Amino acid sequence: MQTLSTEDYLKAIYHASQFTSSTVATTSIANKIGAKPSSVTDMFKKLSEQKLVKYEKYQGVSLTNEGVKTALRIVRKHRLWESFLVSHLNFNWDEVHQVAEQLEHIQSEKLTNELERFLDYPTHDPHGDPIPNRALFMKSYNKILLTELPLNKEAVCVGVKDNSSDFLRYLDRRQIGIGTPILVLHREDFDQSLHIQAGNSTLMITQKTAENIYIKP
Amino acid sequence: MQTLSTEDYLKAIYHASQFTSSTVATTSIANKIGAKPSSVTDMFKKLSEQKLVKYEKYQGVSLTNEGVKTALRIVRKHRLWESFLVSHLNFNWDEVHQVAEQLEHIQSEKLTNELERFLDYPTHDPHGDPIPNRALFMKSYNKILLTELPLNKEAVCVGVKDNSSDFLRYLDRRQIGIGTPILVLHREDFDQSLHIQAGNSTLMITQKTAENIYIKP
DNA sequence: AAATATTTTTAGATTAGACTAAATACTATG
DNA sequence: CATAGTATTTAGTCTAATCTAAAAATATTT
Ligand SMILES: [Mn+2]
Ligand SMILES: [Mn+2]
Ligand SMILES: [Mn+2]
Ligand SMILES: [Mn+2]
Repeated sequence: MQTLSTEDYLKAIYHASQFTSSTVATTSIANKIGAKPSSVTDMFKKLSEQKLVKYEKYQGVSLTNEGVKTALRIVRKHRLWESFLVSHLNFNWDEVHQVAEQLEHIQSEKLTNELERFLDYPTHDPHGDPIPNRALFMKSYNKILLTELPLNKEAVCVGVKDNSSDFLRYLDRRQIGIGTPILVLHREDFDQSLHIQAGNSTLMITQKTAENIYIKP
Repeated sequence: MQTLSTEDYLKAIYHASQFTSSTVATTSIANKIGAKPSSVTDMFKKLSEQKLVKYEKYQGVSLTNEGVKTALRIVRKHRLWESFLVSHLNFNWDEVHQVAEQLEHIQSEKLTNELERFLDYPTHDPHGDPIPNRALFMKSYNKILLTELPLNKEAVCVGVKDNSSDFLRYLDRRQIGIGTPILVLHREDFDQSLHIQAGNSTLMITQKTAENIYIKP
């Protein structure tokens, strides 16, 4: 049985390792968790004793199979709760993260599985991220960043890379959300900004915005 | 902002003070919480510093107004979650307590209030206990114990005093639940056992059972 | 009211999780 | 490849929440 804190570390390591093929560095976790590197080192040792990570001094960590499973169980709960908050409790997609951060630690298999059933086995959360099923398996779309979409090729927004409230509310104002059809009309060579058609409206977005939107062609 | 542990103490003090007019004793909380009396003394001091309880050495504690409010906010969440688990997630009334014990600590006013709306403003939890509304006000039935019901007077089960899984499942087997109509047919003077009509069936229950069932005449 | 029993508090220790400051190991640059 | 710079670890401290053992206060019984 894990504590709330070890669970957050495992999840952070899991997410960090999605973006690197090698091991996860101490400072990268320190930044994610909001703790000092020395605290992270301590935790790496604890997790290593529990065989949830492989840790060698100065070499960072990687999750063991058991560590991945534990992390996925948290991710599963996190995304199911986010889905619930949006679909039944009138939360907007930019408000759910902080609450799901707490709810993900509730220990009850029955609760998790019944919640999943109640939501009718959702496959993706409100941000387009895949939800691990009971067997911890998840199928992610073959998504690419909007920056990589060729001109005049039809695509649909299926997710966001930046989950910050600021970015999500910005997208709300631009009327871009999961499922919005997107077409790139023009790419400005000078600064890589894009003229796009999103739904019914035409608008301009910066490169920074484009590289935080996932689409499926 | 309270910690999980201080919240559990406040709730325990709140519940204990429902059964006594004087202050709440150290050992009674120690038993409820499952901690040693020395730990409880420590906590009493902490809560006293935060002005959530009035504490005098060797004299037990009583909640301040602020302490009562904090306790009621936890009770509100606990009972709303219990209701949700039973009404939407297929939990039986004997399974909800342990999970609600965790869920009651989730910090989000919006979550609590939206959950309440989603459940359509329930006034009582699955055990018949009243749910404080947003203003922390609750109206409890004018209930009495089944031991006090006169012979042949119509009544309805509205709650239970013992919330243990054992007792609740025992009632399930006897087909007694919240809302079940009850009539006392005969009271055995020898051991105070009762012959009752519960719903359609006639059955015998012990005094101990009867003094854990609340009814409204 | 004294003696005894029970309850409560104090003193001192432990553990998890965090921190700061200092030491050590890697890495990148010249 | 030496050295400066960065990342990481170690050493020592702190706080919250717990514990045990012993002391002190209160309650009960003779
Ligand atoms: Mn979390
Ligand atoms: Mn999400
Ligand atoms: Mn609790
Ligand atoms: Mn209840």
